[in-house]
Amino acid sequence: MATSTEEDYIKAIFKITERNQGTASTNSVAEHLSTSAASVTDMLKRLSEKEFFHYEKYKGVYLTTKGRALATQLIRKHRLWEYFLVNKLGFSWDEVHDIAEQLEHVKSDKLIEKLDSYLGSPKYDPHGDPIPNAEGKFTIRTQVSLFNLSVGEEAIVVGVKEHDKPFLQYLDTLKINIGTTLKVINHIDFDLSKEILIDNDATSVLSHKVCINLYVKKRMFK
Amino acid sequence: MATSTEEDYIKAIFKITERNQGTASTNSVAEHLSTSAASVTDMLKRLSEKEFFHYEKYKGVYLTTKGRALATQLIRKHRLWEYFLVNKLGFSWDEVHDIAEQLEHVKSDKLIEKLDSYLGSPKYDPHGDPIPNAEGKFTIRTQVSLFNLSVGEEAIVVGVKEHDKPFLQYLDTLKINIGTTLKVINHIDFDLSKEILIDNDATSVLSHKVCINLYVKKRMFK
DNA sequence: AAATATTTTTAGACTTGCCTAAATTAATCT
DNA sequence: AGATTAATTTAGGCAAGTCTAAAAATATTT
Repeated sequence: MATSTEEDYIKAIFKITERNQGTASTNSVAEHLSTSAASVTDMLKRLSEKEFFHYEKYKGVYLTTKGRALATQLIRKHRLWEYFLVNKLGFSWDEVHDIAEQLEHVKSDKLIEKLDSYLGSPKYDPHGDPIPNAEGKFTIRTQVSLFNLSVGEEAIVVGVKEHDKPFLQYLDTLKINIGTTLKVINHIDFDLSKEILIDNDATSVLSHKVCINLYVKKRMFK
Repeated sequence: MATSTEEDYIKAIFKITERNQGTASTNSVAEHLSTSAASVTDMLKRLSEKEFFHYEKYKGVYLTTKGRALATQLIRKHRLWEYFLVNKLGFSWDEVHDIAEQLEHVKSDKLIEKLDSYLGSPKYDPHGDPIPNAEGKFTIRTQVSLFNLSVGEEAIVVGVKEHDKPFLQYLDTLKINIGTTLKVINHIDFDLSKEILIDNDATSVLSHKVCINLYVKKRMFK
């Protein structure tokens, strides 16, 4: 059975290799876990014996099938707890990460399966990220960044790229959440910002940075 | 902020001193936590600096106000999670202890207050034990052991003394749970067992040991 | 290809929690 | 009160997980 620390390492390696398509470097793991490179080397040496990942000196690290299974299970737990916190307990989407980070380490397979069915086996968490099923399969969704939409196009928010607290709180003030309808009214070439109609109500100018951090699904017209 | 281990020590000291009205001995703490007396001495010496309890060599240990507040908060968290697991997720009362033992260490005041109101601020957990409120106050209840009832008396189950898994599972097979109505049909002097009518349906003979482990509230007759 | 910069590893040390064995103190018995 | 027993503490050690500083390996630059 893996300790919480081991689980954190495995999740970090998973996330890094998902992005980089390959191996995770000592430094990248250290940065991800806010720890020193020396600690990471130390840990990787000891933990690679438990067969969660392959480690070769100076060559970085990548997960085994066993490690990948654990990582997706952890992501499943994290996202189900986030869903619970928001949809049952009434937390807002910027408050749940740290709590879910703790809850995901609670050990009980039965707990997570009962939680899943209690929640109605949701496919996406409060940030629009897919929740893997018990077998570790993610439900993939077609999505584009809001920045890719042209003037006149309408779309529904399905996710956010950054999970940064201030960003999420800013979206709250704009009344933008998962499911919100956005329509591009205008595109300002000077700074790449866009004027957006939010839920057919108010319009706001969203910066380039905000636009590329909002994932949407284009609305199909009849 | 206290570590999980510290929290376990504080909870243990609280439970021991509640029973014994006074101080907890090194050995009693060691036994409660399934660890060695040497480890406990070690720990008490180091942790007493954090002001959760007073420790004097060879004299045992007792909680400070700060320590007592933490202990009741932990019991509150444990019992609220047990309530959640049974009443929302559908666990049975003999399965929840170990999971709640993990969940009680999750750090977030907001979480526990939101959980409490989501559950409707329950006063008792699935074993009938009182859940302290946010200020640490327990709701005391008048209760007697089933053994104290005389033939002909009727009562409602309000709690169990032992939380032993096999005991709880045995009660399940007898269809006895919190809220079940019991009526004493007969008392067998030879082995101190009692013949009990359960929810006005079946009758079973309950041993002396079972009777003293069942807390009931006498039914008042009109 | 050599020099420099970056990344990674090693070495040595610290804290938390735990252990066993031995020594000490307190409690109980005769 | 002295002897025995039980409880507690000390001493020394171990594993997990962390750190800083220094050494070694790899990458990059010129």
